Amino acid sequence: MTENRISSPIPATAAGMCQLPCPMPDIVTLIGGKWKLIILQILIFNGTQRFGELKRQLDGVTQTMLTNQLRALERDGLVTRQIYAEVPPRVEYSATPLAQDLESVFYAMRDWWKRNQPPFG
Amino acid sequence: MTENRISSPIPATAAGMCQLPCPMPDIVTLIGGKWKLIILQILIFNGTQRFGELKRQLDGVTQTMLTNQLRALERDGLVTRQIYAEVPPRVEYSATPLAQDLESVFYAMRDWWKRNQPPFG
DNA sequence: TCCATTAGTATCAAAAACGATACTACCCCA
DNA sequence: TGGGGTAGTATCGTTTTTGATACTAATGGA
Repeated sequence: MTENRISSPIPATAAGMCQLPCPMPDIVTLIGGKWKLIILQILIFNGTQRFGELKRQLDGVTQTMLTNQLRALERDGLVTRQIYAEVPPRVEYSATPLAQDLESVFYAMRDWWKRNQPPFG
Repeated sequence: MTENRISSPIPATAAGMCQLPCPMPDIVTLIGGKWKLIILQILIFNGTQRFGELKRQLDGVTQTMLTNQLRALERDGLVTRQIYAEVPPRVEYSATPLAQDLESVFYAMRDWWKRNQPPFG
């Protein structure tokens, strides 16, 4: 089994001495960027997806970019990659428990959006 | 008073047809990037700050960068800018109610971090 | 007179993010 | 024989983000 806990080499952040909720720089490193949150949301709420399936839902992402982002997410323990020895090739991506645990963050964002975005609340 | 509600011109996102929590591309546009979440966290949890005060807490940000990010946040209704006609000049930045309302997102992130990051949980 | 202070702006450079295109391998199928 | 389908990689170029540096205005104080 893979070790899905966060192991940051740099504990202290710029806001280390005050009572702020959490080390944002570390979090931004993990899930920041244009695609990661979108990818994670799909994997968490729509379940396992294969590469092309994911790409079709991403609207504008290039193959290279999607590969890069998935590799980074895999490296950070947020996504697993399952290769099937088939032809044509089949690779499936899933959210790890660590990523699944981000569910409440997405719900908090959804609630914020619903409260403040009248046309779609 | 300013209108602090989100007014996105593009309602539909790539994941419009499924039951995903919220339109991540729009949210990433608002609070994505290297600095915005860090700035917002400070303003929300530590209160109003003047420019230099903020800069000192940011660790590595340049003056230009901080100005840009604050301008963007102001434009999107997440931050207000209060200028005092003094010498030397004094400008104070505050989180708007719209930004304050993001509090639960930060708490969700903190909880996630605490659950999954043993050395600091 | 000159320096310190604060919050900038303007400009240029570097780095990172992002995108387009072309290429591979494999097997099936017509 | 040649195309389709999948999941890539490799390369290059562009665009965006980020950083470094120098500059401004205004006033008080040494």
